[in-house]
Amino acid sequence: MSNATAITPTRAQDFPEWYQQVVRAADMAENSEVRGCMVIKPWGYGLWENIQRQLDVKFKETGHVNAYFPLLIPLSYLEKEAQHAEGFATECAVVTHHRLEVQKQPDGTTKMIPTGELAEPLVIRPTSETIIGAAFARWVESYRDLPLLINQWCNVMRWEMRPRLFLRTAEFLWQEGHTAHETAEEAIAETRTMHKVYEDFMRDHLAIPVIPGEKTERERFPGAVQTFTVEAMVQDKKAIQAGTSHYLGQNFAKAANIQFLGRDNTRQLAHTTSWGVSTRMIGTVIMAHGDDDGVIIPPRVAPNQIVILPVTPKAETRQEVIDACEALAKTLRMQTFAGEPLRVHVDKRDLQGGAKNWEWIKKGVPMRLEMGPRDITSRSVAVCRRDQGPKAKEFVPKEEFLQSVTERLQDIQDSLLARATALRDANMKKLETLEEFKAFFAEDSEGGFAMMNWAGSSDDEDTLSKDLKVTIRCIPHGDQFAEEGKCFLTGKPSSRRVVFARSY
RNA sequence: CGGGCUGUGGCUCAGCCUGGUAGAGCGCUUCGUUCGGGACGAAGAGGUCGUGGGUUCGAAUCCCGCCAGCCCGACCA
Repeated sequence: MSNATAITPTRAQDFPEWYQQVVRAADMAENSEVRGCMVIKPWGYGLWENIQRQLDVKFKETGHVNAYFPLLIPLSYLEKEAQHAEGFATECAVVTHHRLEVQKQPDGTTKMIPTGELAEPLVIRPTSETIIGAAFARWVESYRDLPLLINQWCNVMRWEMRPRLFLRTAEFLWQEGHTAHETAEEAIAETRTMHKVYEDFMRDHLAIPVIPGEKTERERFPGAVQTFTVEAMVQDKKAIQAGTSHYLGQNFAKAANIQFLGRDNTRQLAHTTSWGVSTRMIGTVIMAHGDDDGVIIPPRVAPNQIVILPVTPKAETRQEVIDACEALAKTLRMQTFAGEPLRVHVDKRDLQGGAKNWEWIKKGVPMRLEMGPRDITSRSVAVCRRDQGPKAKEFVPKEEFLQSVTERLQDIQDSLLARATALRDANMKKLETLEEFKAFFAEDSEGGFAMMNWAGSSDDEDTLSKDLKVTIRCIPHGDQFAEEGKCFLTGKPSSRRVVFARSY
């Protein structure tokens, strides 16, 4: 084929269109007939399953247990916390009826008419603070019942105006942790612990460096006292919020009446937290690592880390080659990578070799192995890495490969992180003046993360957001951001830089 | 919810202005030749042209209503 790249357009030509084409080419998800709701296909769901399993281990390690709460929330629950209610009002799907009446039409078709109107409408959960809060209120009586450390894996629904596969869908999968504590200090510590879990997971599992920090009041979760975020940069230099952890103070405890009898025999309100990451992380992985040939999935979370492609030039040696591939796969599966058995697939489909090869390139499988009659004779395998060019191929003696396979996978994992880190660092700039700032985010400029001394108000943020489509992604933690200076907008003294960027 | 655009086989689209009853490329199936490789040839499957109504001898094509989707705003994990 004459195509230089598997994906058209390239990232440089049209990034949003590239993203859509990549998702399709990788066969990860598709739009469904229900607007805004996606069908997650096996390759995309396999990635989610790995993310889910690995994160779940970290949640358990930090003392949490899983539970499940209802999909439907009484409307009145949402009304209990004013800011929360306001924040989610415009994106709630509402269930108003509980049965259908079947009507036969004269033309022979059937119509289903909603009847049985509910006395109180039910909202499909956009998030579960309120209904979990109601449960917590029943469960907590004494300080001895605290802390309560619960997580749930589920779907939620937010009626988004403009859906995009994985990045913003009306229904999405996520986990939401909800905890209740005796003191503010404990709750804040929990919030920070989970914030750190997300940061580590993004870096070590998804090979994406993030900037951890706190959200400004304007960007805060509705009803939260503090919101912590991990912000990633993807290849069009925009920011994407990859996970959030909220300290909710006593706001939701008050709304749901989560009270306990304290050590001093007085009734007190609990301090609660919530934290979540969603299938949006899949979109983040695609945009952070993908290239003009498709997705590149970090080995730790890849549904298959290795795909073996049997090279079968002659019918008479086909079975022998396939047997050899199966044997190799079996040997590989006995090894572990990052604590999990190697995920190896032998692609035995009777298709043209080139077509098969490109399919796995587009899907982003980290490592492809080719094995044919010549390799059997020479006791070697041909190794192709997805972080290298599509034609790059190394012939390695089989024994040597078996010895080094996990190192090679780790090397791919590391190279992806290094690449993403280099991209981020090259596009993070310390600027001083409004002019520089405007130039940085001008239509024809590259953009990126602007680190600015800031002392403005929420209204000032609003103005910048409207004029330049730029928001404060976070007030970062970390010493490198502590710096005395003057706010670039107001000129007031400022002791810390914040991160501005365009965002998803 | 405002402004613009579009709905034709699985996908991308042509045809519509100047009505006459459906096309291309890719994909798919079969056969053959190739093949350490996203190859080539031949044959073939697949469409109530978003939907309802109107004009007409005749509508993918003209007119009206409705529905859906896309893009640009407001909102967002």
